[in-house]
Amino acid sequence: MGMTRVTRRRSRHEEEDNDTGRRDMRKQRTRRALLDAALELMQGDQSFNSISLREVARNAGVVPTAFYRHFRDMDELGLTLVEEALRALRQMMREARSAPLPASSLITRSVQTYIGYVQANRDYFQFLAKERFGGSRALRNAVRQGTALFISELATDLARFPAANRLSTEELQMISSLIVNIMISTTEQLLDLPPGNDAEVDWLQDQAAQQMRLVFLGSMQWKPKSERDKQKILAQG
Amino acid sequence: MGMTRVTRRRSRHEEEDNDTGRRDMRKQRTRRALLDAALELMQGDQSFNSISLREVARNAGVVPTAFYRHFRDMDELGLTLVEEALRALRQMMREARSAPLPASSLITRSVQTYIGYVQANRDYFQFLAKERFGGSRALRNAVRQGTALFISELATDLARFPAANRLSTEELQMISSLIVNIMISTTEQLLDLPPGNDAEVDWLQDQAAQQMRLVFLGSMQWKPKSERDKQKILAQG
DNA sequence: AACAAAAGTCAACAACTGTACACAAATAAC
DNA sequence: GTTATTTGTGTACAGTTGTTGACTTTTGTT
Repeated sequence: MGMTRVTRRRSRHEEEDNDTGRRDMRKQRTRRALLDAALELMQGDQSFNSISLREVARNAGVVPTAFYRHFRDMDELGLTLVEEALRALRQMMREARSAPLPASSLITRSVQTYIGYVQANRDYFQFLAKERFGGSRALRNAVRQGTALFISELATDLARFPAANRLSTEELQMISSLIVNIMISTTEQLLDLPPGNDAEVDWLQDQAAQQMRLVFLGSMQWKPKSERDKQKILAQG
Repeated sequence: MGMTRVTRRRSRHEEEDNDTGRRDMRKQRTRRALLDAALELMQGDQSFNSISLREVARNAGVVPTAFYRHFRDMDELGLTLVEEALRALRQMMREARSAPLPASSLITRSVQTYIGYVQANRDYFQFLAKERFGGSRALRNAVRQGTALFISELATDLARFPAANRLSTEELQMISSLIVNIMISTTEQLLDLPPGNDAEVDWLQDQAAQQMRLVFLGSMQWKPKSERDKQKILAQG
């Protein structure tokens, strides 16, 4: 026993953290390879539940049975992908929030950065767009829950504008869901474009910005439910 | 030769049209069975390209090889389904257009009838929603082309309102695409609901109507590009 | 150095897939 | 009534799928 203690190497907890075990590194590497392989396979015409476990493994340069060392089945891999995609999206929003707001052309700039982000993470968004309605109930719920959260966050952001004081929480929610609709639709159209078509992208950008401006104008004119009720009471009295 | 002419039965063109040959009837019947089988299979978690030819045949109560008597392959069946679904949708719009417009609560009523129509043709819309982004490029294009046409028709409808005179064709197009967005999003949420949930359906109806009202308000306030240009010119002069 | 665990490979299986071909029955054409 | 065409059946085949279990090799632990 004493001998073994002398010759034994430092255990994981004793050494500095930066040394990620060579084993874990390897594992993480092929895990990533599997995820990326699935994403890549979905760039074509296939939907998630039409790609096979073997296909993924093959595309990741690994034997089919190795798949099980990382995921129980394809559903688990799918959920991981949804999680990753939504996490990335939330991070983008956080960054956008912390950035200095250019109050002048706020809408145009926001749309611009969002579209840039979609283009930079094309494969993730492609996956999300497809599974938003195509996938199993589990995946679908995950995506839907994510966008619901997205809408709520946008609503609290909107609530910070002084002009939004007149509006109730429900009305803000309804407006931000409308805005998210515009973003989703724009994303889908964007993803259907061949990757280098800048002219069409500019057009999409313009279209989205215009639609949001229109929503903004509508919001300013909106008669909150409370005021309408007040009018009713006056009319009756 | 003379003999044959005496005994031969009336050819197809000589007799009245209502007598559909018993063979054609049979053929149309199993053809329909195949289409319906595919639609039914997609009610679950499956997407179109994850259901197999054999599955469809089995579900239609027919042997796999009989499939080929009606469709070259699954893609052809899929295109047929898209065609049927879009045709049904266009017909609904035509009917809605010819019906007397209740100018009072136009938006609420329109949303109501549309939602009723979706509920009545649940399987078709489920199919459309899934293939709108999930399917092969061919199916996707067919669906997208259909909705584009839908948007254009709505735009010409909107142009009939006197208040739309100020707006250019492009602006009308942009507005109607926004409205169609709302309809699509509402449809998707509706399809994700269990079929008997009336309370949630009412909520969806309200939400959609509110969003359209907001778009309407925004449109009234919209400064057409032409007017904005005029202002620019005045400022420069 | 000895041992345990983990990550990946290999071979095998039963089930399912799309499609080809020869055939049976029904129906239309003459 | 005879003949052709059409619609659907049965069998077969080669390829792919998900999953098991026993194996090698690399790595961490004592």
